[in-house]
Amino acid sequence: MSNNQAFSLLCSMNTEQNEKRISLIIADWYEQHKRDLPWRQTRDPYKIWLSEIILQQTRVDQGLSYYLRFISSYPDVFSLARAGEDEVLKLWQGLGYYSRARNMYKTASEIVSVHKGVFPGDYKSLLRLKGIGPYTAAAIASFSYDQAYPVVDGNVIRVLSRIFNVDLAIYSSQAETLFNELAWALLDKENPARHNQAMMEFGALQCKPGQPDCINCPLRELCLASSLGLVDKRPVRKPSLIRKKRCFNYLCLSDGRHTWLQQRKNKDIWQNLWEFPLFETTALLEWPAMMTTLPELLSNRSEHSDRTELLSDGSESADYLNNKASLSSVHNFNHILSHQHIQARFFTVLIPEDLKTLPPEWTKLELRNIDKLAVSRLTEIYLENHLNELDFNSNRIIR
DNA sequence: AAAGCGGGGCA
DNA sequence: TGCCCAGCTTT
Repeated sequence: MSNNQAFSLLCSMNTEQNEKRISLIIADWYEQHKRDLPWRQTRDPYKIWLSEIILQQTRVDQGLSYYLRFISSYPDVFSLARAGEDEVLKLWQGLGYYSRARNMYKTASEIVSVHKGVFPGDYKSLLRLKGIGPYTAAAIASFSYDQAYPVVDGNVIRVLSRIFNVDLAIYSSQAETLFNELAWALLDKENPARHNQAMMEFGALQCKPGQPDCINCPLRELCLASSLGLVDKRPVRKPSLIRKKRCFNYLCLSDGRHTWLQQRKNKDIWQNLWEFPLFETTALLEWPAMMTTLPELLSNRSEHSDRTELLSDGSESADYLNNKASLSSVHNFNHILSHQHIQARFFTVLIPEDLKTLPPEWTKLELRNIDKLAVSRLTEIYLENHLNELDFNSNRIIR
């Protein structure tokens, strides 16, 4: 059995009979084993959509509390659209893949302004919305509108690749085509909603990635990979990508009552989230180097008049800061993303209240309002442990 | 077609 | 540690 002979095999066997058998077995299994999840209690396309966006590349266990909070804060698409992107990002904080939140907000606005608050009922129209791809469009179309489209997500791919022993590397375009064909072949067009839920639940609970429960599997005898002893070789993954190493040096300033933050605007991780002024370097900086780099940083910013007169000379500003500012603490963190390894160093620096030479793009913020802004998990962890060091009163000065 | 995009749980 | 998760967008 090689490559995409799986589909031809499926067709050459007693085809329709077999397809129906498989999906019926999975549907039966589903009725016995399904979890009670809140988005299964509704057909409201808004709630279905919200749950699907949250669950993209995210485990149910991780997304569940976010779903409940979002539904509670924004019970309908109008309330979500009325919120600002900043507010949505704040509620999304910690969930990752923040483009989902930005796209979700954009789509909510569009649903209200273009579609009068009603989600489109057909697959093609759903597909045109930001953040909705083939999977999510099929999910909404089937769960909310009973349209016969099969969902093809990580769970379904795993289930199909094992039943039909597909040895194509998943996420190749060939494999994508094959998995779509197989998913269409199995689809129960009489009950696409239950079928899709069943396929995913079966993948999540029975046909698991790590230790699939083949002993008790109702498809044991129909499963090609199981018959061939290849379950643990399916699906065939692509080689994992290399993690890029980056060094982030953060300058955490405080005058006792305020701090200064920037919003990330580049096409990079954490777009539109807030963070302390950042120096990215090839190796982490020590404090003296960080200090001497500051004037460079300050002079590189725009030629703002009220600053250049005070900072006409770089070394002068270094001295200025050196005299006025005091390093309070240094904290290091390793932060792992799926595609990056970030070494982060936070310099906590206390400055006098009358320091007026900071770059204008550093937004001054009262310390007590710092939890109003959306920050990365990395910055959140720093704040959880060391926010108190930004306060003069609860602080000892090291230097 | 391939790269880029988070964070957490688990063996 | 490496793998993988109810994927999509951009290049």
